[in-house]
Amino acid sequence: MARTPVPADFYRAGTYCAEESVGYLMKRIMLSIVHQADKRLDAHGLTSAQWGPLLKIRNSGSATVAELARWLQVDAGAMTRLLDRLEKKGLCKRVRSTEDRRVVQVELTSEGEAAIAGVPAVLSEVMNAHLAGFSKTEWLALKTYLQRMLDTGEALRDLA
Amino acid sequence: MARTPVPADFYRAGTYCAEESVGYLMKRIMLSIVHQADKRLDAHGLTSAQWGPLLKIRNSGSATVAELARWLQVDAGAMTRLLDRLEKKGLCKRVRSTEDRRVVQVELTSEGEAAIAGVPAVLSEVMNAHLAGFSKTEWLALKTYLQRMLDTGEALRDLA
DNA sequence: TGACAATCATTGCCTAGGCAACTATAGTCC
DNA sequence: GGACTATAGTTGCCTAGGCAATGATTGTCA
Repeated sequence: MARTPVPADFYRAGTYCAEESVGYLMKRIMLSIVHQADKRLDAHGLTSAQWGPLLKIRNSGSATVAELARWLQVDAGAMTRLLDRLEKKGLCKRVRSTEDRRVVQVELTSEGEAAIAGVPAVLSEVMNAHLAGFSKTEWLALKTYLQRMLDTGEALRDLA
Repeated sequence: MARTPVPADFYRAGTYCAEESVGYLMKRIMLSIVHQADKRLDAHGLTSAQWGPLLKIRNSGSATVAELARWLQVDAGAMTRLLDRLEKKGLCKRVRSTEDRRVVQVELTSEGEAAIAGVPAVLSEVMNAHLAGFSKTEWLALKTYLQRMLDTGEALRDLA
Protein backbone atom coordinates (compact mmCIF):
# COMPACT_ATOMS: atom_id res chain seq x y z
CA MET A 1 0.00 0.00 0.00
CA ALA A 2 1.63 3.22 -1.19
CA ARG A 3 1.58 6.15 1.20
CA THR A 4 -0.51 8.97 -0.24
CA PRO A 5 2.02 11.72 -0.98
CA VAL A 6 1.42 15.16 0.50
CA PRO A 7 1.91 17.69 -2.31
CA ALA A 8 4.22 20.63 -1.71
CA ASP A 9 2.97 24.21 -1.64
CA PHE A 10 5.60 26.09 -3.63
CA TYR A 11 3.50 27.08 -6.62
CA ARG A 12 0.09 28.76 -6.65
CA ALA A 13 -2.23 29.46 -9.55
CA GLY A 14 -2.41 33.21 -8.94
CA THR A 15 1.33 33.78 -8.89
CA TYR A 16 2.50 31.02 -11.23
CA CYS A 17 5.47 32.15 -13.27
CA ALA A 18 6.98 29.75 -15.78
CA GLU A 19 10.51 31.09 -15.33
CA GLU A 20 10.53 30.14 -11.64
CA SER A 21 9.26 26.63 -12.22
CA VAL A 22 11.53 23.65 -11.73
CA GLY A 23 9.81 22.11 -14.75
CA TYR A 24 10.68 25.08 -16.94
CA LEU A 25 14.33 24.91 -15.87
CA MET A 26 14.52 21.19 -16.57
CA LYS A 27 12.92 21.61 -19.98
CA ARG A 28 15.48 24.24 -20.92
CA ILE A 29 18.35 22.10 -19.64
CA MET A 30 17.12 19.07 -21.56
CA LEU A 31 16.90 21.17 -24.73
CA SER A 32 20.50 22.24 -24.21
CA ILE A 33 21.72 18.69 -23.53
CA VAL A 34 19.88 17.18 -26.49
CA HIS A 35 21.09 19.95 -28.76
CA GLN A 36 24.71 19.47 -27.74
CA ALA A 37 24.47 15.68 -28.01
CA ASP A 38 22.82 15.81 -31.43
CA LYS A 39 25.54 18.12 -32.70
CA ARG A 40 28.23 15.62 -31.69
CA LEU A 41 26.28 12.47 -32.63
CA ASP A 42 25.79 13.81 -36.14
CA ALA A 43 29.33 12.65 -36.92
CA HIS A 44 28.28 9.11 -35.96
CA GLY A 45 25.17 9.28 -38.18
CA LEU A 46 22.84 9.11 -35.19
CA THR A 47 20.20 11.28 -33.56
CA SER A 48 19.58 11.57 -29.83
CA ALA A 49 16.55 9.28 -30.14
CA GLN A 50 18.49 6.55 -31.91
CA TRP A 51 21.39 5.73 -29.60
CA GLY A 52 19.09 4.42 -26.86
CA PRO A 53 17.90 1.28 -28.65
CA LEU A 54 21.34 0.59 -30.13
CA LEU A 55 23.02 0.81 -26.72
CA LYS A 56 20.45 -1.49 -25.13
CA ILE A 57 20.84 -4.03 -27.94
CA ARG A 58 24.62 -3.93 -27.62
CA ASN A 59 24.53 -4.48 -23.87
CA SER A 60 22.02 -7.32 -24.11
CA GLY A 61 23.24 -8.96 -27.32
CA SER A 62 19.78 -8.59 -28.80
CA ALA A 63 16.36 -7.30 -27.76
CA THR A 64 12.76 -7.45 -28.87
CA VAL A 65 10.73 -4.45 -30.04
CA ALA A 66 8.55 -4.62 -26.94
CA GLU A 67 11.56 -4.78 -24.63
CA LEU A 68 13.09 -1.72 -26.23
CA ALA A 69 9.82 0.20 -26.09
CA ARG A 70 9.35 -0.64 -22.40
CA TRP A 71 12.92 0.14 -21.51
CA LEU A 72 12.86 3.53 -23.22
CA GLN A 73 9.28 4.23 -22.08
CA VAL A 74 8.14 4.83 -25.60
CA ASP A 75 5.14 3.74 -27.61
CA ALA A 76 5.61 0.38 -29.36
CA GLY A 77 4.50 1.87 -32.67
CA ALA A 78 7.06 4.62 -32.38
CA MET A 79 9.71 2.00 -31.69
CA THR A 80 8.71 0.02 -34.79
CA ARG A 81 9.20 3.10 -36.93
CA LEU A 82 12.44 4.08 -35.22
CA LEU A 83 13.78 0.60 -35.96
CA ASP A 84 12.59 0.98 -39.56
CA ARG A 85 14.83 4.01 -39.88
CA LEU A 86 17.78 2.30 -38.17
CA GLU A 87 17.37 -0.76 -40.37
CA LYS A 88 17.17 1.38 -43.50
CA LYS A 89 20.50 2.90 -42.46
CA GLY A 90 21.92 -0.62 -42.05
CA LEU A 91 22.62 -0.26 -38.30
CA CYS A 92 20.45 -3.16 -37.12
CA LYS A 93 18.46 -6.07 -38.47
CA ARG A 94 15.26 -7.88 -37.46
CA VAL A 95 15.20 -11.64 -36.92
CA ARG A 96 11.88 -13.36 -36.37
CA SER A 97 12.09 -15.57 -33.29
CA THR A 98 11.59 -19.29 -33.80
CA GLU A 99 10.45 -20.12 -30.25
CA ASP A 100 7.77 -17.42 -30.13
CA ARG A 101 6.78 -16.45 -33.65
CA ARG A 102 5.15 -13.23 -32.45
CA VAL A 103 8.37 -11.58 -31.36
CA VAL A 104 11.14 -10.06 -33.45
CA GLN A 105 14.71 -10.07 -32.18
CA VAL A 106 16.67 -6.98 -33.12
CA GLU A 107 20.44 -7.35 -33.54
CA LEU A 108 23.25 -4.95 -34.34
CA THR A 109 25.03 -5.08 -37.67
CA SER A 110 28.76 -4.40 -37.73
CA GLU A 111 27.93 -0.88 -38.94
CA GLY A 112 25.67 -0.57 -35.91
CA GLU A 113 28.49 -1.64 -33.58
CA ALA A 114 30.75 0.92 -35.16
CA ALA A 115 28.14 3.68 -34.89
CA ILE A 116 27.46 3.03 -31.21
CA ALA A 117 31.10 2.66 -30.18
CA GLY A 118 31.78 6.34 -29.58
CA VAL A 119 28.42 7.24 -28.08
CA PRO A 120 29.17 6.76 -24.35
CA ALA A 121 32.12 9.15 -24.71
CA VAL A 122 29.86 11.76 -26.30
CA LEU A 123 27.24 11.38 -23.58
CA SER A 124 29.80 11.60 -20.80
CA GLU A 125 31.31 14.68 -22.39
CA VAL A 126 28.00 16.49 -22.72
CA MET A 127 26.90 15.64 -19.19
CA ASN A 128 30.24 16.65 -17.68
CA ALA A 129 30.20 19.91 -19.61
CA HIS A 130 26.78 20.80 -18.20
CA LEU A 131 27.97 20.01 -14.68
CA ALA A 132 31.05 22.23 -14.86
CA GLY A 133 31.61 23.86 -11.48
CA PHE A 134 29.74 21.22 -9.50
CA SER A 135 31.50 19.57 -6.58
CA LYS A 136 30.97 15.86 -6.10
CA THR A 137 28.81 16.60 -3.07
CA GLU A 138 26.60 18.95 -5.06
CA TRP A 139 26.31 16.45 -7.89
CA LEU A 140 25.23 13.72 -5.47
CA ALA A 141 22.73 16.07 -3.83
CA LEU A 142 21.26 16.97 -7.21
CA LYS A 143 20.93 13.30 -8.14
CA THR A 144 19.19 12.60 -4.84
CA TYR A 145 16.68 15.42 -5.38
CA LEU A 146 15.97 14.24 -8.91
CA GLN A 147 15.57 10.63 -7.83
CA ARG A 148 13.08 11.72 -5.18
CA MET A 149 11.08 13.71 -7.72
CA LEU A 150 11.06 10.73 -10.07
CA ASP A 151 9.92 8.32 -7.37
CA THR A 152 7.16 10.71 -6.36
CA GLY A 153 6.06 11.07 -9.97
CA GLU A 154 6.01 7.31 -10.56
CA ALA A 155 3.96 6.87 -7.40
CA LEU A 156 1.44 9.37 -8.78
CA ARG A 157 1.21 7.38 -11.97
CA ASP A 158 0.59 4.17 -10.07
CA LEU A 159 -2.20 5.79 -8.06
CA ALA A 160 -4.08 6.82 -11.19
CA MET B 1 34.44 37.61 -22.55
CA ALA B 2 32.95 34.42 -21.19
CA ARG B 3 35.16 32.33 -18.94
CA THR B 4 35.88 28.95 -20.51
CA PRO B 5 34.02 26.47 -18.28
CA VAL B 6 35.98 23.56 -16.80
CA PRO B 7 33.93 20.39 -17.43
CA ALA B 8 33.23 18.08 -14.51
CA ASP B 9 34.55 14.54 -14.35
CA PHE B 10 31.60 12.55 -13.07
CA TYR B 11 30.91 10.45 -16.15
CA ARG B 12 33.38 8.39 -18.20
CA ALA B 13 32.87 6.56 -21.48
CA GLY B 14 33.91 3.18 -20.14
CA THR B 15 31.56 3.15 -17.17
CA TYR B 16 28.71 5.24 -18.54
CA CYS B 17 25.37 3.98 -17.27
CA ALA B 18 22.21 5.71 -18.39
CA GLU B 19 20.37 5.06 -15.14
CA GLU B 20 22.95 7.03 -13.14
CA SER B 21 22.92 10.03 -15.44
CA VAL B 22 21.37 13.31 -14.36
CA GLY B 23 20.09 13.66 -17.93
CA TYR B 24 18.30 10.32 -17.77
CA LEU B 25 16.64 11.26 -14.48
CA MET B 26 15.50 14.61 -15.83
CA LYS B 27 14.12 13.01 -18.98
CA ARG B 28 12.07 10.59 -16.89
CA ILE B 29 10.82 13.38 -14.62
CA MET B 30 9.81 15.52 -17.59
CA LEU B 31 7.91 12.58 -19.08
CA SER B 32 6.05 12.20 -15.80
CA ILE B 33 5.27 15.93 -15.51
CA VAL B 34 4.11 16.25 -19.12
CA HIS B 35 2.00 13.12 -18.82
CA GLN B 36 0.29 14.35 -15.65
CA ALA B 37 -0.25 17.82 -17.09
CA ASP B 38 -1.66 16.48 -20.35
CA LYS B 39 -4.10 14.30 -18.48
CA ARG B 40 -5.46 17.30 -16.59
CA LEU B 41 -5.27 19.75 -19.53
CA ASP B 42 -7.35 17.40 -21.65
CA ALA B 43 -10.44 18.73 -19.85
CA HIS B 44 -9.53 22.23 -21.07
CA GLY B 45 -9.06 21.02 -24.67
CA LEU B 46 -5.33 21.74 -24.61
CA THR B 47 -2.08 19.81 -24.93
CA SER B 48 1.11 20.55 -23.01
CA ALA B 49 2.58 22.23 -26.09
CA GLN B 50 -0.37 24.57 -26.54
CA TRP B 51 -0.72 26.37 -23.23
CA GLY B 52 2.65 28.11 -23.61
CA PRO B 53 1.72 30.41 -26.48
CA LEU B 54 -1.75 31.08 -25.06
CA LEU B 55 -0.33 32.06 -21.66
CA LYS B 56 2.23 34.35 -23.24
CA ILE B 57 -0.43 36.03 -25.39
CA ARG B 58 -2.70 36.50 -22.40
CA ASN B 59 0.03 38.08 -20.30
CA SER B 60 1.14 40.40 -23.10
CA GLY B 61 -2.25 41.20 -24.63
CA SER B 62 -0.96 40.00 -27.98
CA ALA B 63 2.25 38.63 -29.49
CA THR B 64 3.80 37.99 -32.89
CA VAL B 65 4.68 34.57 -34.24
CA ALA B 66 8.41 35.30 -33.99
CA GLU B 67 8.08 36.52 -30.40
CA LEU B 68 6.29 33.34 -29.38
CA ALA B 69 8.83 31.15 -31.16
CA ARG B 70 11.73 32.94 -29.47
CA TRP B 71 10.11 32.90 -26.06
CA LEU B 72 9.36 29.19 -26.22
CA GLN B 73 12.66 28.42 -27.97
CA VAL B 74 10.91 26.69 -30.78
CA ASP B 75 11.28 26.75 -34.54
CA ALA B 76 9.25 29.49 -36.23
CA GLY B 77 7.76 27.00 -38.66
CA ALA B 78 6.64 24.78 -35.81
CA MET B 79 5.03 27.81 -34.18
CA THR B 80 3.16 28.66 -37.38
CA ARG B 81 1.67 25.19 -37.46
CA LEU B 82 0.90 25.17 -33.75
CA LEU B 83 -1.00 28.45 -34.20
CA ASP B 84 -2.80 26.90 -37.17
CA ARG B 85 -4.12 24.19 -34.87
CA LEU B 86 -5.06 26.68 -32.14
CA GLU B 87 -6.81 28.92 -34.65
CA LYS B 88 -8.72 25.98 -36.11
CA LYS B 89 -9.95 25.24 -32.59
CA GLY B 90 -11.06 28.86 -32.29
CA LEU B 91 -8.72 29.70 -29.38
CA CYS B 92 -6.78 32.52 -31.07
CA LYS B 93 -6.84 34.64 -34.18
CA ARG B 94 -4.22 36.24 -36.43
CA VAL B 95 -4.29 39.97 -37.23
CA ARG B 96 -1.88 41.33 -39.85
CA SER B 97 -0.07 44.34 -38.41
CA THR B 98 -0.62 47.67 -40.16
CA GLU B 99 2.64 49.34 -39.03
CA ASP B 100 4.88 46.47 -40.18
CA ARG B 101 3.09 44.45 -42.79
CA ARG B 102 5.48 41.51 -42.31
CA VAL B 103 4.34 40.68 -38.79
CA VAL B 104 1.17 38.98 -37.62
CA GLN B 105 -0.27 39.78 -34.22
CA VAL B 106 -1.86 36.80 -32.48
CA GLU B 107 -4.72 37.52 -30.08
CA LEU B 108 -6.86 35.36 -27.81
CA THR B 109 -10.50 34.76 -28.59
CA SER B 110 -12.95 34.59 -25.69
CA GLU B 111 -12.80 30.79 -26.04
CA GLY B 112 -9.03 31.07 -25.75
CA GLU B 113 -9.35 33.13 -22.55
CA ALA B 114 -11.67 30.51 -21.12
CA ALA B 115 -9.37 27.65 -22.08
CA ILE B 116 -6.30 29.25 -20.52
CA ALA B 117 -8.02 30.38 -17.31
CA GLY B 118 -7.52 27.16 -15.37
CA VAL B 119 -4.07 26.31 -16.67
CA PRO B 120 -1.90 27.96 -13.98
CA ALA B 121 -3.79 25.99 -11.35
CA VAL B 122 -3.10 22.75 -13.21
CA LEU B 123 0.59 23.54 -13.59
CA SER B 124 0.97 24.50 -9.93
CA GLU B 125 -0.80 21.31 -8.91
CA VAL B 126 1.40 19.06 -11.02
CA MET B 127 4.62 20.75 -9.92
CA ASN B 128 3.65 20.68 -6.25
CA ALA B 129 2.70 17.02 -6.51
CA HIS B 130 6.11 16.15 -7.91
CA LEU B 131 7.82 18.08 -5.12
CA ALA B 132 5.95 16.32 -2.32
CA GLY B 133 8.27 15.84 0.64
CA PHE B 134 10.63 18.68 -0.30
CA SER B 135 11.39 21.32 2.29
CA LYS B 136 11.59 24.90 1.13
CA THR B 137 15.36 24.80 1.59
CA GLU B 138 15.67 21.70 -0.57
CA TRP B 139 13.44 23.22 -3.24
CA LEU B 140 15.57 26.35 -3.35
CA ALA B 141 18.77 24.27 -3.51
CA LEU B 142 17.36 22.24 -6.40
CA LYS B 143 16.40 25.41 -8.27
CA THR B 144 19.89 26.80 -7.73
CA TYR B 145 21.53 23.65 -9.08
CA LEU B 146 19.26 23.63 -12.12
CA GLN B 147 19.82 27.32 -12.79
CA ARG B 148 23.58 26.72 -12.69
CA MET B 149 23.31 23.82 -15.14
CA LEU B 150 21.20 25.95 -17.44
CA ASP B 151 23.61 28.88 -17.33
CA THR B 152 26.51 26.53 -18.06
CA GLY B 153 24.63 25.01 -20.98
CA GLU B 154 23.74 28.38 -22.47
CA ALA B 155 27.37 29.44 -22.18
CA LEU B 156 28.36 26.34 -24.14
CA ARG B 157 25.89 27.28 -26.83
CA ASP B 158 27.29 30.77 -27.06
CA LEU B 159 30.82 29.44 -27.46
CA ALA B 160 29.87 27.29 -30.45
C1' DT C 1 -10.61 -29.35 -27.97
C1' DG C 2 -12.25 -24.81 -28.42
C1' DA C 3 -13.33 -20.31 -26.70
C1' DC C 4 -11.10 -16.61 -24.60
C1' DA C 5 -7.75 -13.38 -23.07
C1' DA C 6 -3.09 -11.66 -23.48
C1' DT C 7 0.94 -10.39 -25.96
C1' DC C 8 3.65 -8.90 -30.06
C1' DA C 9 4.60 -6.23 -34.00
C1' DT C 10 2.75 -3.30 -37.25
C1' DT C 11 -0.03 0.41 -39.44
C1' DG C 12 -2.91 4.73 -39.91
C1' DC C 13 -3.88 9.11 -38.23
C1' DC C 14 -2.85 12.77 -35.12
C1' DT C 15 0.35 16.40 -32.76
C1' DA C 16 4.91 18.19 -32.65
C1' DG C 17 9.75 20.03 -33.64
C1' DG C 18 14.11 20.92 -36.84
C1' DC C 19 16.01 22.49 -41.19
C1' DA C 20 15.93 24.65 -45.59
C1' DA C 21 13.76 27.25 -49.11
C1' DC C 22 10.72 30.76 -50.38
C1' DT C 23 8.05 35.31 -50.57
C1' DA C 24 7.01 39.73 -48.73
C1' DT C 25 8.27 43.63 -46.34
C1' DA C 26 11.45 46.87 -43.90
C1' DG C 27 15.63 49.28 -43.15
C1' DT C 28 20.42 50.77 -44.73
C1' DC C 29 23.86 52.54 -47.46
C1' DC C 30 25.78 53.98 -52.04
C1' DG D 1 16.17 55.70 -56.50
C1' DG D 2 18.39 51.00 -56.31
C1' DA D 3 21.17 47.29 -54.52
C1' DC D 4 21.81 44.92 -50.39
C1' DT D 5 20.78 42.91 -46.07
C1' DA D 6 17.74 41.59 -42.35
C1' DT D 7 13.48 40.09 -40.56
C1' DA D 8 8.69 37.86 -40.58
C1' DG D 9 5.78 34.34 -41.75
C1' DT D 10 4.88 30.31 -44.35
C1' DT D 11 5.57 25.77 -46.53
C1' DG D 12 7.73 21.16 -47.71
C1' DC D 13 10.17 17.38 -46.13
C1' DC D 14 12.26 14.96 -42.42
C1' DT D 15 12.35 12.63 -37.56
C1' DA D 16 9.63 11.58 -33.60
C1' DG D 17 5.93 10.18 -30.13
C1' DG D 18 0.80 8.99 -28.64
C1' DC D 19 -3.46 6.48 -29.42
C1' DA D 20 -6.31 3.10 -31.56
C1' DA D 21 -7.12 -0.72 -34.52
C1' DT D 22 -5.43 -4.86 -36.70
C1' DG D 23 -3.59 -9.61 -37.54
C1' DA D 24 -0.77 -13.21 -35.86
C1' DT D 25 0.51 -15.99 -32.29
C1' DT D 26 0.59 -17.91 -27.53
C1' DG D 27 -1.19 -19.38 -23.15
C1' DT D 28 -5.16 -20.48 -20.23
C1' DC D 29 -9.02 -22.65 -18.74
C1' DA D 30 -13.53 -24.67 -18.91
